[in-house]
Amino acid sequence: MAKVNKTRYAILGLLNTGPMSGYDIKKHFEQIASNFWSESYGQIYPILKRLDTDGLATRAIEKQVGKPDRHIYTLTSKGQDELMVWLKQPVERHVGRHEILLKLIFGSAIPVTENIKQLRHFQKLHEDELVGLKSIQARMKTKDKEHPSLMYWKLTARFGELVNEALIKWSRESVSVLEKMNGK
Amino acid sequence: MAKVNKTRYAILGLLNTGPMSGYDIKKHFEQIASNFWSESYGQIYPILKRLDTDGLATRAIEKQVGKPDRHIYTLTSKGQDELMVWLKQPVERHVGRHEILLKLIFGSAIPVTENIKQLRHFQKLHEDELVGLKSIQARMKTKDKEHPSLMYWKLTARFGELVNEALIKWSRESVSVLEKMNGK
DNA sequence: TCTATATATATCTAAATGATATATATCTAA
DNA sequence: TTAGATATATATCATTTAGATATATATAGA
Repeated sequence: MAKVNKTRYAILGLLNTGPMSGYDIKKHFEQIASNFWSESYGQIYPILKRLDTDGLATRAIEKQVGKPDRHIYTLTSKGQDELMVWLKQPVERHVGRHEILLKLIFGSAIPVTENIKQLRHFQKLHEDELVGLKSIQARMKTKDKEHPSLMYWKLTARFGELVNEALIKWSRESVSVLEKMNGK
Repeated sequence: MAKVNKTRYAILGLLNTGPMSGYDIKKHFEQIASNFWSESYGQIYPILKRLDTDGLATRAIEKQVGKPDRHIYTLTSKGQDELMVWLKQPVERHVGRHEILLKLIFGSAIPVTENIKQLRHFQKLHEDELVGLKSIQARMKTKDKEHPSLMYWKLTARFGELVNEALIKWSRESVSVLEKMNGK
């Protein structure tokens, strides 16, 4: 399939929850999707302009004192329609680029102990990630208790939980395999 | 940390296993790393030229009849050194962009049944992936039995196995949660 | 007082993705 | 048999994504 600008839809999706600025959009993604999505200003600002000229959103300027003006974007019904079409489109297979595996597959070029070190570090990263997720899940049970999308938010957190658990398990297994190989 | 060209190291890693052409490099990645890495010619060919001018690889041209010449690249010891330095560098946290989660987090904009459909499709994708992995693992036990990197290859396959199992489990769970929500 | 953080828009480079161009050969199914 | 798909091989191009930096002001904390 042709190349699809996912950021465009990510932005439409957020605007569908209410009017906001590019800055707000970045903030929101950091809060609700930091474990599975990231957006950069380098994409957000040009796309917002594009949405305006394409009639998918309208722009209003909110003056502020001492701070730059806020450009508030509001989704139009045309924008809403485009979002819904995309939401229903089936996702495609996607190969994540896992740097740890790239290093490991060339692992025989360095001592086994170096690969073990690498794996332990990887394990730590995902243990930390899991801790972060638990606090997100805790916040959902209190602060976001009434949010209409709560159910969906929970599913995304559960995704992170299961994947990180799998990665931690894999790290442990791999370390033990390599230690055995190293005659330990 | 600054932006790092990972393809560059992916290529160094492959060249370390023996001299080859850009075409070979693509083929090799499809064979040994299709479940966790992908490379495009758009990156491979310019980088190979770069490796030559930087003294990390040397180029030899192999004439062929009826087919284009093969440009065979051979890693230099300088290239080997750079590879090993990178292999020992700890990996960084990386947020994979999971489109299924992006769609799901905005899921309340469409009927629950549409989200269920989406999840079932996602589950199927990963069930298929798991089947593909099994056959890779089978090949390792026969054809690649003597390969010096076999142990590392097995670890990458096991990674795919555990992650895909987690994703399938998550899909099932999520479908059942949404079906309950839908009063079914 | 200096530093870090927050507010806000904007741009730039570099890297990754996916498609296409070019040219020949072979294999396969209608 | 012939049209279409696949394989060999290099190469480039347009988009998309990532990450850093520029600019300017305000505030909170060490």
